[in-house]
Amino acid sequence: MAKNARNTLSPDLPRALPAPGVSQAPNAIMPMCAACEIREFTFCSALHDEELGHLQAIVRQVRMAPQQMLFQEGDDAGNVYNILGGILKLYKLLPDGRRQITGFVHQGDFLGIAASGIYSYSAEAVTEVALCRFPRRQLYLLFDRFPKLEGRLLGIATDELTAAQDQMLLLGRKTAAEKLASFLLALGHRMNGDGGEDKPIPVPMTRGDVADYLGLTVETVSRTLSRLKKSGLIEISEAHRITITQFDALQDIAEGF
Amino acid sequence: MAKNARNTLSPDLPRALPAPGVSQAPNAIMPMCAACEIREFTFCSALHDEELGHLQAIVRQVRMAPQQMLFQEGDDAGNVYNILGGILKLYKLLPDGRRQITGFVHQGDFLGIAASGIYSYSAEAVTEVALCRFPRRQLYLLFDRFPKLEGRLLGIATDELTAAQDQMLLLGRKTAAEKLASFLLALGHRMNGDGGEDKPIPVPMTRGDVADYLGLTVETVSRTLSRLKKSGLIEISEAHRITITQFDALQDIAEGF
DNA sequence: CGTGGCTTTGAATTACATCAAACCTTGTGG
DNA sequence: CCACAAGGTTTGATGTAATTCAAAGCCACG
Repeated sequence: MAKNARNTLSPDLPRALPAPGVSQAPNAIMPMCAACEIREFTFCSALHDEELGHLQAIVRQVRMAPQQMLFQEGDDAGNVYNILGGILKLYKLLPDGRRQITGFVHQGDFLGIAASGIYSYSAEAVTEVALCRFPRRQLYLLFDRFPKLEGRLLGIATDELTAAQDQMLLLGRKTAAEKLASFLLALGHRMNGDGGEDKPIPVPMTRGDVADYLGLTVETVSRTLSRLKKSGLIEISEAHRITITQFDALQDIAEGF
Repeated sequence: MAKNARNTLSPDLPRALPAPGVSQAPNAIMPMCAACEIREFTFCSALHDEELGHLQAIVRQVRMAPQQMLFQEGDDAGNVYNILGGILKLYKLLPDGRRQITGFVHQGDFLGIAASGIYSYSAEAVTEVALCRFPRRQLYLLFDRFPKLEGRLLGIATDELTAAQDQMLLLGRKTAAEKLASFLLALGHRMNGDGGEDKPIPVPMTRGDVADYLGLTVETVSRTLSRLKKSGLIEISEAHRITITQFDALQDIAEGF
């Protein structure tokens, strides 16, 4: 009955509207930064309303269908992005196809920062996605004039680094159950905000995606979720809709107690 | 005969000398930034010679013995550091003692950046260590005046993020042999520079440290190294001195071919 | 209504962990 | 200078969590 969430247009999708009456290429719309609902969550909030024109001048909005690639590992890193809505997965591959998803990015997240001029991972849409695209060189030119932009990006990078270290602990030292408990809690927090006990969590990614994020196989993910369900910690009404029914117990598992 | 590298004073240790004739607390020396040999590898190089006084005014040099803690996860993040010499390990713990080492930091590396005002990991000296300590608040005050500092830190954070993603791929998807091959190649590059075939790599950390870095056990690390040795890819003259004898073959393993 | 992809479950296998013990190195004190 | 204690390392035997192989069920879509 319920549709697969991956093919559902996310309700949180378009926030910055195109300027009315301006003809636009269908896939690259100029958004209205001043009206952007998520501005305060992004680096854009480093600029005041009256400075915003400098960002608006270089940004374009793009939309993606599920499974569409935004860029691939090895591509020239020409752009950086803010996610307006939807979810993308970032991943790296080994030559034989083994895949590690290094993160899922959500509304308000920043994406595409690259040490060299080359993306070090691939980015693919999980759901429908809308994002703001900034040409990297043009954005970096603004750093001289608005150093606060750089400061915001440093803050974002620092947060990501902390998250990456948590994920290393998870990948290197947690059991399958601990990994899934951690994942569900983090996803619940991201999708529903804090204190999301008993509110169903949309899980738009496939079991395979979850497996590749947690360093497991599809089967282990499925089995471990079934076991958590049988233990009464979670409910799985549909495969892509999971409810945490014992928040504290799940948290204890996630943290290794 | 040869001493354990862990207890050897690293030959690369002290670079920035204390001002002569100035009395100093034994454990907090004011270094001479202008004479610093590794300045160009650190964020300090964002400032010109004539601006360097602003850094010099807030920096203190500290030294550590092996196994000494620099800070612990959860401590108030009062300082950030540049490594002058020696090696530290950064790690996170689970309540039952399981440990994940998230990185080893070496000469020229930056350390202590924290999203909140709290360190999210612990830092402990592996060898003797010398570092420059900067009070975080005072350093951040300089950002307004010298935004280029922030730019350098962003670059550093970006590089670390890329490394963290590589490590996630390693932890989540590589086999024990692939993990150790990757580790040895990276360590060799760090200790000996590029093209270090046939030059012994000092491995100052214990097998336990390596295990906790790669998400393995001590025994698996030891066994896997023995196997690589028997296959003729590496030589282990002493436990803490390993030579890569077949660089290309090891690289193929490391990358999953 | 049939096809393809995703999910779940079961059975067999395996890479790595755990348990155990010997060995080696380094530092200590007699 | 030697004996020995304490860690660290290596190797062997055994156990197990997670993978692999296999197949059935489910759902969404053409």
